[in-house]
This record gives sequence, C-alpha cells and structure tokens, in this order.
Amino acid sequence: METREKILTIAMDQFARLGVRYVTVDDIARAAGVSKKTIYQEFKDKAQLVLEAFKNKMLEDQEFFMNLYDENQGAIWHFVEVSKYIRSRFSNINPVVFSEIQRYYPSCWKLFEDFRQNCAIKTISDVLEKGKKEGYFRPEIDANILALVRMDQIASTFDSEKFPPSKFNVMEVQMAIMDHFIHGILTDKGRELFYKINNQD
DNA sequence: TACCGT
DNA sequence: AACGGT
Repeated sequence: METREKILTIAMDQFARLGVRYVTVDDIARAAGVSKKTIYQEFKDKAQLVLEAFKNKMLEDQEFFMNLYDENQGAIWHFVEVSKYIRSRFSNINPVVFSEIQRYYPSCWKLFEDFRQNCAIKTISDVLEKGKKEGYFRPEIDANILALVRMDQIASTFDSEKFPPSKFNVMEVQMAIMDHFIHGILTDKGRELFYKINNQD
C-alpha cells in the first residue's frame, strides 16, 4: 500500500478506536512505521490529516448509500438497511469522536453537514415518496418535513449530551428511534411487510 | 531523534 | 506536561 494511504488507514483506525485528540501524530507515525517527517510531507498539519482520513470514510459511506438506493428493493427495505448499516458502521466508533470533530475540526465537521444537507435528506425524501406510491407509507405524510425529522433523529443518536454513552448504547438508541419513526408512517399493508422483513433475519 | 514553542 | 511541528 502506498505510504499516504497507509498513514490514512492507520490514522482513521486509531481515531475511531481511541478518539482524535487522544491519538498523537507520534502514535500514528509509530503505528504506520514512518517518521513524523514523512507525515508532514504528505499533510500540512494534523487537522488536514484528520480531514482526509474522515473524507475517505465518508466517500465509502456515500457509495454504500448510492448502491442501496439503486438496488431499489422498496422503501421499507431501504429504511431497514440504512438503519442496519449505521448500527454496524458506528458501533466501531468511539462516541467522543463526534463531539471532538464538531469542536476542534470545523472543516471536517462541515463535510458531515454538507453530506447530510446535499445527499442524505434528498434521498430520505425520495424514499418516503416512493413508499407512499407503493402503498406502504401513509399518503398524508409530508416527505420533505419528515426527511428533515428523520435526519435530525439519526444525528441525535450520536449526540453524547443527549445520549451519554455511559447510560445508552448507540445501537439500541438507533433501533428504538428507527422503530418509532417507521411506525409513525406505515399503513396497515406497510406494517405487515415491515414485520415480515424484520423476522426474516 | 532531538528539540522548541505553546 | 504533553503534544504539534521543525
């Protein structure tokens, strides 16, 4: 693997496990088997290293969500799969990372926000409309409003002030909120399918 | 690796 | 004192 990629991979791994501020540039250099000089040849400073590392991960996520959307297996299926992915993906991330990024790495945080605004919310709204057409979601729901609501719900899951990791398990919160949201929009026909999808694995 | 500034 | 940066 190329030096730059190796640094990014190892950095991301350590950031996720231990927190961005806990991991020093010296730690990363040691773990990657390179000198600090090499790191600073590739990256201007630690902030840029953080930015690039998270950007890579977010591009992976974006690709996953695109593929999910393109698979086109129905609105309920889509919501269930997204919830699963978020649970698996973020169960390996130390919850302190979110508040660290928000506080100390604003350009990196902006990346998250842009992704939510430009990509996630539109997709959710589309899927809500699709579910209405399929007859699985109640026809009277407002897709644009509920897309924003849903996005806020997902984001709140990672808010360690609202859900302190000492008292809450991110995965359980994620599932509870998902369940509540979807039950608020299902038709009777949708509820049947939802139970069916949930019991098949 | 040693070192400096914060 | 510890860590980013040279």
